[in-house]
Amino acid sequence: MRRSSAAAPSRTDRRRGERCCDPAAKPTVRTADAARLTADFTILAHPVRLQLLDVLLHHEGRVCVCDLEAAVPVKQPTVSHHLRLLRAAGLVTSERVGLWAHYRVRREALAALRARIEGGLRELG
Amino acid sequence: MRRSSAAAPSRTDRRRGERCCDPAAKPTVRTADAARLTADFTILAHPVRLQLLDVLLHHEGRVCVCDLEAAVPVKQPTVSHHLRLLRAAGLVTSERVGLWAHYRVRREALAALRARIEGGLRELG
DNA sequence: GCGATGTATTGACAAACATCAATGCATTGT
DNA sequence: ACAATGCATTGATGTTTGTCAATACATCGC
Repeated sequence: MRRSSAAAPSRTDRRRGERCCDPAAKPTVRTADAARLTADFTILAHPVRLQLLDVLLHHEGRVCVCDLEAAVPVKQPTVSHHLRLLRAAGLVTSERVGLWAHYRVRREALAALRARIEGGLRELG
Repeated sequence: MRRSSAAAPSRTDRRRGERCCDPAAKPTVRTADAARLTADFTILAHPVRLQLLDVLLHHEGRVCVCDLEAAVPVKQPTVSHHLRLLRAAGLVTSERVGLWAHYRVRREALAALRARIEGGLRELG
């Protein structure tokens, strides 16, 4: 199915070996921001972590690990593992009370995370 | 440091072996939603994918792979790999034009993704 | 046909991640 | 002191993910 010829230079609108499109190689200011945004998305990209945050948020106060464990489908060491990640991300804090560790959400940090993500989504939308 | 005794049952506000806190074991309606949200966060949780989407968005029309490759710090097979993931997620489409593959963003899909994420963040915030 | 070009796929590898049993560490009640 | 309890950490294991060289595929110009 080839046209015998015409004004059109070829079936494509570009010559070979030539930069196609325009120099889209946008240095993308976002090269640095992308890293932070990626980290923000990553910490939320796990169902157990989402559920842990959810339980903590719906419980205003402190929640001990044994209760968190009851709320997610993984064993205690894994709960501690994810709590450690959330703590490293600054999203939760823990406080020991006797035998128990009471976790609580850092709402300010979560709000900041949310703001960064919504900002990023705005550029992507 | 022990109080000789008093109304306070112990240094903690709970007895051992007993369910601590209240039955926080919230079945969390979100067990199913968490999976979808997790997938949404995951597809965005990579700097290369974010940059690819960014370039595609700032170029309204179609962008060929060679230009996308110039915009990110990975080689062509890796670009194709991430484009495949984005296509599987429904976020981009591709169309062959001669030798080139023109990618374009599916703004509706991206808007839906954004809506789901913002909905999820609202519950988390 | 041929050689060149743009893209997709394959296969191999490494690094990151998720999970849990076992163990260690504090703390508490006896 | 001791035994029991709640949580953190370690270590091992399997899975997933990211990356690229090599290759295959398709299309173009000749």
